[in-house]
Amino acid sequence: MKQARPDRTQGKSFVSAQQVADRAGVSRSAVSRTFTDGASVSPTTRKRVLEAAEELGYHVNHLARGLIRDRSNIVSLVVTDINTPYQAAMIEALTRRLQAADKVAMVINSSGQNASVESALRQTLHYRADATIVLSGQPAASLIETCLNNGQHVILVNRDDPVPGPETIMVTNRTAARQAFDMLDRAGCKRLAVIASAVGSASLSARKKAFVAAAEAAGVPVSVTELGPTAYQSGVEAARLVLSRADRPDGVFCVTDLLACGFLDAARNEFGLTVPDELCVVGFDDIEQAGWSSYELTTFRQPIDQIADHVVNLIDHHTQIRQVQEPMRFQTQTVWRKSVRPR
Amino acid sequence: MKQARPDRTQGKSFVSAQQVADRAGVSRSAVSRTFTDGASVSPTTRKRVLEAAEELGYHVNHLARGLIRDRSNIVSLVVTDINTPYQAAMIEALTRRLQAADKVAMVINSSGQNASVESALRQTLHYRADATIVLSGQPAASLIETCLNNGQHVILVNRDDPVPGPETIMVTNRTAARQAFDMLDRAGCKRLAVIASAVGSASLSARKKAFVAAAEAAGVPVSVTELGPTAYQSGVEAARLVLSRADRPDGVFCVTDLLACGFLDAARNEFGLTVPDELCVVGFDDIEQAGWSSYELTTFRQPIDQIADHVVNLIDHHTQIRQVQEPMRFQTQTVWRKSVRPR
DNA sequence: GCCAATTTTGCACACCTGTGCAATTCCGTC
DNA sequence: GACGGAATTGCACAGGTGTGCAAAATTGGC
Repeated sequence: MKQARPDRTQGKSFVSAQQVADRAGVSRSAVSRTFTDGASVSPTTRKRVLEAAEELGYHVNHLARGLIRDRSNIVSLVVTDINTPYQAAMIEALTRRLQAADKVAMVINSSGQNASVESALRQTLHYRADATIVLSGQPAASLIETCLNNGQHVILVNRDDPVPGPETIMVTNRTAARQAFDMLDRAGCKRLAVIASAVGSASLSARKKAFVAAAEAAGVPVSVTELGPTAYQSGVEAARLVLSRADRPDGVFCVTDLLACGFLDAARNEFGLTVPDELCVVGFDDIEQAGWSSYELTTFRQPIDQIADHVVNLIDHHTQIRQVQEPMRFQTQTVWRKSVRPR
Repeated sequence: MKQARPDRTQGKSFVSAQQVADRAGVSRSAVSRTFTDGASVSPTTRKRVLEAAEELGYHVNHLARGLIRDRSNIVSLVVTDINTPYQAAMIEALTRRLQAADKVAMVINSSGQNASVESALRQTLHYRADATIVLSGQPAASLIETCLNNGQHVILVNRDDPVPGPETIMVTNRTAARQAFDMLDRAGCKRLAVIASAVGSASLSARKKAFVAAAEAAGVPVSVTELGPTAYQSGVEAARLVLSRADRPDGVFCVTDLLACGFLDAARNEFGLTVPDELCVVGFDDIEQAGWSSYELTTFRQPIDQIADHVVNLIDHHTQIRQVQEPMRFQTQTVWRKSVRPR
């Protein structure tokens, strides 16, 4: 059934709708309508067109289609630290759903120099993306403002910019952080510590603050450590710093699982501590590694699937309003494993 | 300096070059040439155009540009298991370099149903991508054939399809696998095992076969275990299976670090074995977790940066030849850590 | 100031598609 | 077979850009 296509070794360009029309003996409009949902074509011509298209290897040029319609069906994902388990999982969930909705994801790596980020983000506008999804705290708010000014539909995930326009999706950071305190408190921890990072986003900052507030309200001493990027190595270094103190903590809340993994490894392998007997650790995100048997980390799961579902829903049903919107908040799910003593 | 743009709340479409031309008092061609590299514009008009563009918030429409030129500056990355450390690192490296080359990455998630993969892969053709980079063994060869038939520039990474057309990039799998045997042999291991997966790609298969061949050539007994996908959990299950045997192996080669992490965890936490004294383990890829202090995995690093560099080079200098091409092979780098006894 | 050589500019066409509108065809009914 | 209504089809325009070509403007030299 599969027919060899006329070879394109001559550098001949792609097949156009006109060529299909000629071959099928119909007008170009008929070809266009055949590939347009809800357009009126008789079954006869539709069949002829499809056959001709198959023989010639025709594919609708989405560049031209996007030019005519207002929507390009491209969605930009702006993300830093792609090779971080949490972000990678987010990209996986989003690309899968976008494809199911006949859209396609354009990934913009916003790590690195701010200048290159800006030029990359401009691609969002260049390609007339249907929406821009910002997954990380990295790109400056001014760049987002640029997108908004150009009528871009911007969706912020786990950010907290009080600018008018973008829709915002968050997680119940404060509730979870308070619960983290409760868990450690009930486990009998007397000296608490929270491990964050130097470049943390608003989301991480909210977790940190809520934990500290809860501890102080309960009169439990708590120390705050923030160094390096939000990465495994930062957790290791934080552990070295914090655990070598005379009054080292016996309960630790790491605002990210990645930090928690580093902290746990250093605590066990460098300080010889046993978890959860001598030290309790709580993480955040529930990345895959948190479930690995070397960690068995008690943590809070971000409902990535729900978030991704909601994001693509937002893209479809979009009404342009430029006012500060109340963020949509998803509840985290507590995942009890073995890094905290059961009550 | 930054000027507020005329508000677009009326749903007004994007700014076009014509509007910029009107405002700058020049022809539309002048605007087009201003934003085209190597075009002839006088400094005076260039300046006027840039000012008008800034004021109006003009952005070249890459859909229209791609329509005129043959190249859309979009590069498709076809990848399964995005939230796997190795693939995520690859995406990070590629997106970074593509952006530096003024291109943009379109990520196509080829996990899941084959039908949806096919429709997603079609996007590559719809958007007239400059090239398609296939990062995983998942999509069927027939889909790649479709891309090739449509004149797509296809680059295969760590695949081994003997079809004419695509350029192929590989890693010295066999050399590394043989070296893995040498490492275990010199460490004094007497009973070897290789852990692969049921859905392995050609690359993984090559590692497995080369290791087995080396072992058999040296007269050392070796068992092969292949179950489940290429994931942590498969490593755990393989360990449960293999280590509960009476003559359990004392030297194991996992064709992937992810498998090795699972194997190590199960070996230590479920069987109480000490590494590397009672068991030596070698992995492949050098994912980030291999360096975490719970694993300290001896492994082979894939030169991801070099591969990514080479890929974008291939995209730029592309001569269309439809013949089977010798794969470009990159050498892995041996990373000695602590999961194998030093000689 | 004049002329030739070079640079710059504008016009018009091309790229490929979607769609409103009017003309045509089709179908069922009398 | 005629006729009314519905479905289908083709025409022509629009969408935003790049670029060859000829006209215009600029530059340099004398």
